[in-house]
Amino acid sequence: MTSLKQIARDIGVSTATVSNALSGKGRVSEELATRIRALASERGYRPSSAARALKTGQSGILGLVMPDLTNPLFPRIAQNISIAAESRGLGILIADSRGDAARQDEALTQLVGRGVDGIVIVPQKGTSPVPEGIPAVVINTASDPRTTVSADHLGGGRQLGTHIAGLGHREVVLLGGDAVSEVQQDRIRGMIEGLGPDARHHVAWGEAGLDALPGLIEGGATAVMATSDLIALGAHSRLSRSGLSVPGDVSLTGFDDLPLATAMHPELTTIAQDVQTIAEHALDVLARRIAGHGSDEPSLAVPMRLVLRASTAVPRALSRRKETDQQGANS
Amino acid sequence: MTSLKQIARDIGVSTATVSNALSGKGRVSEELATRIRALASERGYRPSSAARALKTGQSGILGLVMPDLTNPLFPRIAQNISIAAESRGLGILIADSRGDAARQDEALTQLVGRGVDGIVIVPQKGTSPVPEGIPAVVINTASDPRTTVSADHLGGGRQLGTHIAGLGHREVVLLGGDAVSEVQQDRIRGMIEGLGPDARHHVAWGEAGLDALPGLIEGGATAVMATSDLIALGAHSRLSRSGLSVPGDVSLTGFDDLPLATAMHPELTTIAQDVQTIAEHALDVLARRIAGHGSDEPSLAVPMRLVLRASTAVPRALSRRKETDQQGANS
DNA sequence: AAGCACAGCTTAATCGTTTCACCAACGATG
DNA sequence: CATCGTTGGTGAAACGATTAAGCTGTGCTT
Repeated sequence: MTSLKQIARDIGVSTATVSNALSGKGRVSEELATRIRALASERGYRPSSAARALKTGQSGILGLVMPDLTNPLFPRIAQNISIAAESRGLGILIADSRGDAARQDEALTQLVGRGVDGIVIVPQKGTSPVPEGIPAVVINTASDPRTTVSADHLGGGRQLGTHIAGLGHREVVLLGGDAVSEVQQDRIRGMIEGLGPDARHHVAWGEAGLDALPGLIEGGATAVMATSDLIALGAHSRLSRSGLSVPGDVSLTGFDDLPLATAMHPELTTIAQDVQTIAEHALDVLARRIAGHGSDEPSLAVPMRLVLRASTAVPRALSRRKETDQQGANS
Repeated sequence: MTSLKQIARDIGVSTATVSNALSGKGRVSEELATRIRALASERGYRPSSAARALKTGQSGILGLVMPDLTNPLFPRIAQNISIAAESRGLGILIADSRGDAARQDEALTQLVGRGVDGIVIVPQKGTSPVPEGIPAVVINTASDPRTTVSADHLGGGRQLGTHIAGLGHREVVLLGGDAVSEVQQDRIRGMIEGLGPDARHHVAWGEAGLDALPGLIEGGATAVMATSDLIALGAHSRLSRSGLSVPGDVSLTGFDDLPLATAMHPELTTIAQDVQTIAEHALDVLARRIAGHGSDEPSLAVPMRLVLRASTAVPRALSRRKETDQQGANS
């Protein structure tokens, strides 16, 4: 490894001058500066990040704590955080807390110990960890008081609810995966708001919820709204096993717009997060906090985008009535 | 931040003694050592990783270069690498090369610049980057000469092929996503080997391949083998749109055992990678290379595991004949 | 009593950078 | 000609940990 000192010796100047020439900070004659830069790039000089970190107290590395990388949504967040960080010249040290709340704290102290400048946390379901003594931002859901930025899960649910209600559905099953997750709770609350007071709804959770599905449809429900695309896929399976078609007999919606949403048949109506905006904003705030400002930013809820595909339709009862009306009009 | 120096001053000894007491290396009386440890933990002392890295030349951080985090398989690898690293006291700095080969090299030099001790690369399709001057391991596929460890994609394909041929299928469609990917090529080659010489096969790629599917079934094919679960899901949609049922009319297999494999109906017969073993082995080799040994390890192909579910069955023609036989025997 | 081994601690150098204070030289100014 | 401002540079002290080498004092041997 080439160091500043070697370059300085070979050119015959002091290390301070070399440092100044390369960083453009002090006062160095243009001629000498170019000579130094030339030699540096010729030697393939890379400043030691350790030494720089030691001196400046900034490592240029952020920590990212993820609840579970295997959940298909989180990698998208990770990727966008990583892109946003790169464009700011920062690196990302990941720590996967693997669904375990205790390990989450451990990951946090680990990252601090490694000298990261700040931390981005996507908290474990139901937790809200407090990283002490280090700038941090939280990406969760708007109803978490500690959250810094999030998708507007509530609003997303509302959009879907309005869409379904607008099609004419009056009895709807809301299908969640995990009642502990605040995110899913928010999504469901949003759906209920969006459906409005005229529609009845049943909330069902997890595997038991899937099992209850055919019965609820039998009882008159005409739409199923899932809190994630994966759950929607599971629901689709259960429905077609019971001989029910989507969207003919039942309308179906998902959440997150995962790749599988377009691989299914029918393609799934769902809601997409603007992960990029979320990542950008998270890093903006974090950068400000590292710089010492902005500890009192308001939390931001980034709007979600309704993606209309083929899995939702007017309920059969209504569409039949419409056909009848038309026949009546035509005859 | 508490430093060694402060602890040393407060106890009234030299920094060397504190360092020795905490690391257990030099000679310190047991009584003094415990006193030092007590104060250190009381103050919440965390050694500066920057200073340590500067002095020792080791950062304790590995770089991980991923082709695309949104591909559902890679996060599983990332997670397992991260777990394996943690158990070795190492951190993981991720760099997503976002499907771009140029950015992959950039990511590599970025990581080196950040002072990582070694690098794990999952290469971009069709590339085999050579990180220079730094220990590295490659996770790709066994037929890549540079690979250090991989799932045995060939053997996995072979297992699936044998399974399908064993059920009695004699005309099979092999459905790939991307002909450039060496991994997918290996999977398909394996499938062909496993099917054996008695079965005919058609290889089809991408969206066009999906479109050709109904025609091929019409032409007599009784099974579809996809190079990934996601593609299998897409195939399932196309088939059911054409009124073909799985596994009644057509048997279907996937690859990777993603979460969606059990959310589908019927649940998908597929092949699972032993990602954990792959990650462990990759880190073992990397650790040895960092220590200066083991640059000539043989490349290891970790066996894959066949996961039998409900999407494969005896072809209709055969099962009918069997029924007829039985009827004949009974009468 | 002199010498020796060893436990227990200290001194000081070192890793590679950054940065502040200082200095020499030189042309311009009053 | 003494003074001043500017330009282009140097010296040296940090940052926090590690570690080889050295320095004491004690107890033991011969």
